[in-house]
Amino acid sequence: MSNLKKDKRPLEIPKPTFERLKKYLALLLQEESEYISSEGIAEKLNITPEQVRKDFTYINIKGKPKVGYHIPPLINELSELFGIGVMDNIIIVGAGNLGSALAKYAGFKKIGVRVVAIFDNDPVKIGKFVGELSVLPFSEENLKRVIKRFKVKIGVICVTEESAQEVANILVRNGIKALWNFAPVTLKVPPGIVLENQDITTGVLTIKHLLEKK
Amino acid sequence: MSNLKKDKRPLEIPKPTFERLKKYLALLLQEESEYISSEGIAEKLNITPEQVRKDFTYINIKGKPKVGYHIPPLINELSELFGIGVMDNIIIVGAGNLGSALAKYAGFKKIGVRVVAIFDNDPVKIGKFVGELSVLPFSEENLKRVIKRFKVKIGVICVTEESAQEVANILVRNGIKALWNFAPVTLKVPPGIVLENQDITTGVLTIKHLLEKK
DNA sequence: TAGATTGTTAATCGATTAACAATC
DNA sequence: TAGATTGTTAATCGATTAACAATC
Repeated sequence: MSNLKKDKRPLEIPKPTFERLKKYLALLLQEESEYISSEGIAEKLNITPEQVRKDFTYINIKGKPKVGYHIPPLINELSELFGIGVMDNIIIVGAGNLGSALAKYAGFKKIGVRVVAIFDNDPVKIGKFVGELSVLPFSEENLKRVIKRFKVKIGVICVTEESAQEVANILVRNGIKALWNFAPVTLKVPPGIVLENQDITTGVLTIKHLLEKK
Repeated sequence: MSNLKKDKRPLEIPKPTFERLKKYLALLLQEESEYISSEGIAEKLNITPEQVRKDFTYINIKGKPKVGYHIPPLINELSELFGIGVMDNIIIVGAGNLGSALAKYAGFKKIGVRVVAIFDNDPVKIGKFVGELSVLPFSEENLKRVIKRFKVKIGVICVTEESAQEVANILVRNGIKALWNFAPVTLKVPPGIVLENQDITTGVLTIKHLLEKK
C-alpha cells in the first residue's frame, strides 16, 4: 500500500488530484527522457508546478532537487495506484465501428487491459475478425463461458442507446462487476456495480462553448 | 446573453458546475416526461438535489415549487449555453474505426454539430463511403477548400499517435480554430487555438482503481 | 558553495452543503 | 390551506495557491 503519510494515516486522494494523476501517467508514458521536473509536466498540461508537486504528495515518490522526478519509478507508482500491474481481461459488446476501434486499440496493454472477446448479435458481423478476435454471438451461454474462463470483471458497452440498458442487465446478471459505457444513455445498475460513462460528445460541447465566447 | 444575476453582473460558471450542466443536458435530452424535479435529476446522476438547484442558479431558468423544472425551456437554456443553436460544421481526419464511428454518430445533430467531411491518406480508404460521406484524400488543397466552403472551425483528430501532431499542425495552418483530439498524445497548439483531448482510456483507469479497492 | 527545484505548511480561494424562507 | 419543492444565503468543507524551508 503506497498512499501513507509519514504518520501512517492513509489518505484519500482528492477527486481532482486523481484525475490529474491519470493525465500525468498518460504524459509520462509518452515521455522519452529519464527525468522530468514539476515545471516540465505543468507546462504541457497547462497547470502550475506547485499543483503537480502537491499532487505527488499523495503518492509515494520523491523527486530530486535540481533534477526533477525519475520517470520510471514515477510510472510504477502511478501504475500501482491504478492497478495497472494486474492485467484485467475485458469484453466488448457491440462490434460496430466504436467497438472495433476499442478491440484493436494498442494502448490497452500499457495500462493493464486485455480485450478477450467481442460480441454482437448481427449475423453479418458474427464470425468476422476484428483484429485477432472473431466476433461471437451475444448469447448468455457464450457470455457466461467467456466471463468464467477469463475471469472477466469489466464489460464495455458499445451498442446503440436502445439496447444499452438491456445489455447492461445481461452483463451484470452474468457476473460482470464494472461497466464501461459508451452508449449515450444514463444506465441504471445495482449497487456495488461500478459504472463509468464515457460520453463521447461532452468534449465537443466544451469546444462549442469556448468558441462561442470569442 | 443569459448568465446575468439580478444585479446584472455576469458571472462565471464554475468548472465543476459547467461539467455537471453538460450531464444535465445529456440526461434531459433522453427524458420523455415534461417536468423533472431537482431530486429526479440528482438521483440519476448520484448527486444531491441541492447541488442541482445551485447549479441552475447559474443559468436563467426557474422551476415551479411542487412541480419541478419544465424540461423544454431547460433544454433551450442549456443549449444556448453550449452554443447548440448554432450549427457547427466539423471535419474528421482519419477514417479508421474511430473516425468512422464519429462520422456516423447520429447524436451530433442534437448538439449542433454536423460532420461535413472525413479525410484519410490511405488509398484503400479514399473514395469509400462512411455513412453518407466519401472519404477524401488528406491534402492541404482539399482541406482548404472544405474549410472555406463549410466555414469549418472544428477539426477532429482520429489518426495514430505518430501522425497526430503533424495533422494538428496542418489543420491549424489551414484555419481550424479548435481541435478535438482522440489520439493518445499531448498535442502542442499555438495560443488561441482551442484544444480538447478526449483520452479514451482514462475511463478504464478509474474502473481499475475502483475494482482494486474491493 | 550557489542555485535550482523539491516538499510542506499556512493562507486563500472557491465549491459544496446545510438551513430555511419563498412560492406554487 | 398544507405540503412539497424551489431559490438563496450562510456555514462548512476542501482544494488551490503562496511562501519558504529543505536538499541535492
